[in-house]
Amino acid sequence: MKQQSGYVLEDQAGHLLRRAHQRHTSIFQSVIADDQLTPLQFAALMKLSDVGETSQNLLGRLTAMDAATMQGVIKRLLARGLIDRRPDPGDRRRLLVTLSETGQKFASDLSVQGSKITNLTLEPLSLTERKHFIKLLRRLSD
Amino acid sequence: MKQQSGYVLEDQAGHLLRRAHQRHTSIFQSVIADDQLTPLQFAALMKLSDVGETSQNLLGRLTAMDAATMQGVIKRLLARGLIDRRPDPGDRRRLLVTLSETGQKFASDLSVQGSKITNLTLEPLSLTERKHFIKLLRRLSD
DNA sequence: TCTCCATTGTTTGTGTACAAACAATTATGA
DNA sequence: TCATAATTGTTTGTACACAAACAATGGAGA
Repeated sequence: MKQQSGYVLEDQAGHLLRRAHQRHTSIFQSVIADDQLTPLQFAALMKLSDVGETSQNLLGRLTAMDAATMQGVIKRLLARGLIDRRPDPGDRRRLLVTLSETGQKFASDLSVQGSKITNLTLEPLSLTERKHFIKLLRRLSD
Repeated sequence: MKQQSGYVLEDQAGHLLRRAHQRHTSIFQSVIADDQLTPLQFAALMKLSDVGETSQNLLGRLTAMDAATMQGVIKRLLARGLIDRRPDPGDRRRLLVTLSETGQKFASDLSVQGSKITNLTLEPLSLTERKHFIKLLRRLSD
């Protein structure tokens, strides 16, 4: 017998956020030519290009990744030669990361595609709706 | 030297969706007493309570999980005795899953907490904003 | 019927996500 | 100064997320 729970999965914020994020991820990988590069690696590169040399932990805070996740992302970017890493001479706990030369070229090419991805993600909405949506979404992200 | 990329991570839909989803997940586990139960397991239970016995694959479509992910979720719910599984007599490819008796009690207790989670997730918004946000979000989820 | 194609479920491999525990180092306050 | 706390990065373990390959089964049309 079917239950009358009143709880409709399709109306729940969490479920919709998850599905919208899934859709975005799928758009991401259809736009990004490099099928090795993931959204988090992309975010780390863009942020590094923005702030220059930083510690892993700080980069993690700037991109909303915890230390364990950051460590994995850094490891893969290092393996591809897109970033460099060195110990912080002033604080021996820290490891400083920067874009490598390859990584810099890579990142500047990528920023164009990044905007395209955002546009495609928001495509179902009108321009006014997009602005409104982003504004509301930001308040649900803090 | 700092780059002038014009690409601001904090303004991108994908990054905001990811962060909003992170925040929701954290709310989820603070509300749900059972710290074994995950959002996907919860969704599967709620959906099963809604539609009754279904195949794994169909349940996956109804909850937006692919077959591989569904398989893992099913395995863990089976291990906890929250669902039952049997072969479909009419189609030997299929496995049919249902809520067990324990799972039914569990699910009806949980639906109350589900609504609380949605409310907390949307708490930063006014009631009008919530409705608007959900409407826009749904259009970005299809 | 018989071949071809689609569907169902599993497995493997890679990459998030995060809690928890840990070692090394730095900061703080009595 | 010295004990204590906080920070940084790594490792381990569990759980999504999904692509790709696979075996078993079912369906559809020539």
